[in-house]
Amino acid sequence: MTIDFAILATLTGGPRSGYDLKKLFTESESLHWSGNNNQVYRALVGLHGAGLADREVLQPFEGPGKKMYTITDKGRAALRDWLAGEPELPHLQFPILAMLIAGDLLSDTELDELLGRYAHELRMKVLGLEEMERRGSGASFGSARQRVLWQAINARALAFHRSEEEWVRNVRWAAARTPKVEGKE
Amino acid sequence: MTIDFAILATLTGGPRSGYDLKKLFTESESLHWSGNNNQVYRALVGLHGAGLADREVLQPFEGPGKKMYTITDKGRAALRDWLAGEPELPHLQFPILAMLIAGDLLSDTELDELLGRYAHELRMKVLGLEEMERRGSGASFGSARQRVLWQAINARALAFHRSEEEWVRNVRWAAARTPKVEGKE
DNA sequence: CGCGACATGTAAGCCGTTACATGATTGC
DNA sequence: GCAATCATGTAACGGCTTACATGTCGCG
Repeated sequence: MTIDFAILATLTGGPRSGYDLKKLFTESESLHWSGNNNQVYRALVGLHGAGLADREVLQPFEGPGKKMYTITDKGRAALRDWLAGEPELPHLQFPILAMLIAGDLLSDTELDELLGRYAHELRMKVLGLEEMERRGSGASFGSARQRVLWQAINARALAFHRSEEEWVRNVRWAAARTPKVEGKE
Repeated sequence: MTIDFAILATLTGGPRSGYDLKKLFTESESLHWSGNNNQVYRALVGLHGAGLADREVLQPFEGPGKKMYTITDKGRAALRDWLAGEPELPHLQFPILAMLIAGDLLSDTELDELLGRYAHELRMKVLGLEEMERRGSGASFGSARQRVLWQAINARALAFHRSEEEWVRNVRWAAARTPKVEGKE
């Protein structure tokens, strides 16, 4: 997936500046891009060049003005095409699984500590996501149905991390039941 | 995460060729790399250069020989350091969520069809993963505990896709309950 | 004899990240 | 006056993917 469609999709909710978009992608766990402004600004130049987004410059006295981007009809058409195609399956990466491949390098205690550290990081993440959910960053534009969709989007990351927590619990339990060194349980 | 550690981790299970590693990463859903040999062969050159892996060339009469890589003590030490550090949280990307941002571009029927196509792709994926599980590609080296870990690794992708299926069902239900156009339920 | 699996590599390019660079506005 | 947030950009790098390129081996 390119960031281009994610930007166009956001622009359907109204005009946005590069900064707005960057913030959205940085803060939304479910939308995943890291603190990356470069990509957003570059993409906006591209979208504008391709006629998919209009740019309106709010010129102050001097210096580079704030730029608001609006989706064009051509952009909407491109989006529609994208939405009419096959939706991509999620892309996943679980570095912890690569670590577990080498599990035999670790003693029972070391393995449990590794999984414990992982569980702790997950806990921190979940707490952060719950806090965000409580503050309700629910973008409330569009139809009632759209607000339902936003809720589903924002809820996805939290649900995922909770399921990952459960997975870790199960692995720790299973590993403890089958220790590498007998009698050290 | 670099692919380097994933390779080193795999090498703890015994010598492997570049092809073996490529196959593992291609086939294992949980380990995520696509059909990418370039990266594996490049990484192996790097690991060998850094003294983290030994290379043994099985020279045939002529042409490029098959190369088996073995992890060195230095490589094991590097792996250990990695395992002693903070495990990375999973990286996620849900293109479908970016699509849903632009949900208001679609009619109730179109939205449901989009989610239906997504559900169908997920179903296919789950069936494939279940088939793989049945054929039990469980690499059975190492301790009994290690086999438990392999099971956990292989099960992760399947569990995830099933939870994604459930998420789609919920979203479809919620969207149907809050139609964009009243009376079209 | 052809096909699929085995086996190793190269070239080019995109996508994304980190770090760097600058400046205005707002609130404490 | 200082810090945080708003706001836009550039440079360099690394990782990953796609496509290309070549050749062997075993099986039906």
